[in-house]
Amino acid sequence: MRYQRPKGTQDILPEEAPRWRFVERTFRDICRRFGYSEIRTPIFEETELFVRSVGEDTDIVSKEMYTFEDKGGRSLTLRAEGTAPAVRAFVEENLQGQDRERLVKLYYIAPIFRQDKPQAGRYRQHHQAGIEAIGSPEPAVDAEVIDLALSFYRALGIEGTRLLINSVGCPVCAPGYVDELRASVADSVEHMCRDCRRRYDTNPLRLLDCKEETCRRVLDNAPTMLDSLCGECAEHFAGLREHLEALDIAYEIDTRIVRGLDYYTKTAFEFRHDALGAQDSIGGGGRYDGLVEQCGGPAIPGVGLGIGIERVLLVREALGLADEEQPREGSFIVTIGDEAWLPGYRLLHDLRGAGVKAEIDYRRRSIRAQMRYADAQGYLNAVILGGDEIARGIATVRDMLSGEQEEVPLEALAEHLKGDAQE
RNA sequence: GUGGGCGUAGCUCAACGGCAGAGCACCUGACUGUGGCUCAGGUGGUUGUGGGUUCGAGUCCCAUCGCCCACCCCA
Repeated sequence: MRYQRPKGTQDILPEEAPRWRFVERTFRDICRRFGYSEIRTPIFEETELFVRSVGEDTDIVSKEMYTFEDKGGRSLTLRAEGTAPAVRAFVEENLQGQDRERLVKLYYIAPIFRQDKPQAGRYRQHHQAGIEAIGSPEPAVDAEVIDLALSFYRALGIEGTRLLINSVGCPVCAPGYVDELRASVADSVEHMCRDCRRRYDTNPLRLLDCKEETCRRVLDNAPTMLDSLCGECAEHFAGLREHLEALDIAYEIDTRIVRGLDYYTKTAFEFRHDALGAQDSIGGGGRYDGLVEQCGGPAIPGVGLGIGIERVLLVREALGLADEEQPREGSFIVTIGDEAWLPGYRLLHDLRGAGVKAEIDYRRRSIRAQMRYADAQGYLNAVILGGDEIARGIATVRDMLSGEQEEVPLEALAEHLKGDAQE
């Protein structure tokens, strides 16, 4: 019986892992610069956490969660989203401490599981690099979160990222807007697509997202959330724009940006890149001022962001961005003949003990094959041990870049090769 | 979840219903103790899987799995 990986998952092979490490390392470095600390939460949570925070009527909760029951009869769900677990931990572990206005800044790199139909750039297990800034209502923090994302993209060499922003209001103004939206569409709803007729009842904000020509025409004349914001939300949105502009961050206002998670309030934003196909969102997030309280914590605001690592890698590939060059390093021990084998094997052990990357050919093939392998594997030196060398107590060290060779006494080798790496 | 396209060597791809091939990669040798360049030779396949039609199926039909594209949704 042959087995396949589950649909929509991928193996990250040795050849690709360096690209992942590069992206992860870059993200950690940016987070460090911005003062965010890492948090790692379990890969599964109580199902209720996602249901109540993300929202029962969202696609994520209603049809995409990997939910199972454990032997104790508890309903658990594989991490469907990054924010809720971080907020849960924030509340449960009281990360804020006594200072109720302290800003807590967290980041994570974690797998996310959604049982959606796979296509290019969409997987059932994908990975998000995310941040959460919990504790401040200031729009300057929203702008910082956006700035961090753009800094990250830039550090990866990704040009051409578009930033779309919107405000989805708050519990004060959003319900009024929903009523307004319903009212403006009411007369035309029977001419709209089937999805929209359903959305009209269940989640009218999603009407704004519809791409059907007839639906769009109806929505063109509909009021926008931005026109219906309450004073506080309007002020916050203006503050966001002001701070983005202070940083020279270009943005487009797109009143159709809604985000598929119910906890968002005020700011909603998304990063897109034209190098991708239909799945062109490479990151997104927004403010969630009611979520912490809803998760059993104090009534404090928060804002966060999630970036899809797979999508970022796809953009880098589409833009033809080269992989990081791996510098040559280490020593490959080339043994010739039986008398060199055990001394070579011992040398291998000693070099590793001295911190030098080293390998040997267990197949004991020809010197030619060993040299070819050493070259292909990116070794900086070939340490050649044959009858001559053994008799004289030395090794021939060949620099694989220059081709220059020198003879080094065996006992001095580890010291000699230590710290050797390509400039 | 709906609709369409595609699954052949490690990779990229050929093969009218009639002997499963090429390039790259890999291995060996030319170079008897030295990688890259060149040349010669070689290994490598249950044609995704299971059925069916046929004298004969990589090719046609059905099913199934996976990937890709679009919708939807999202990262």
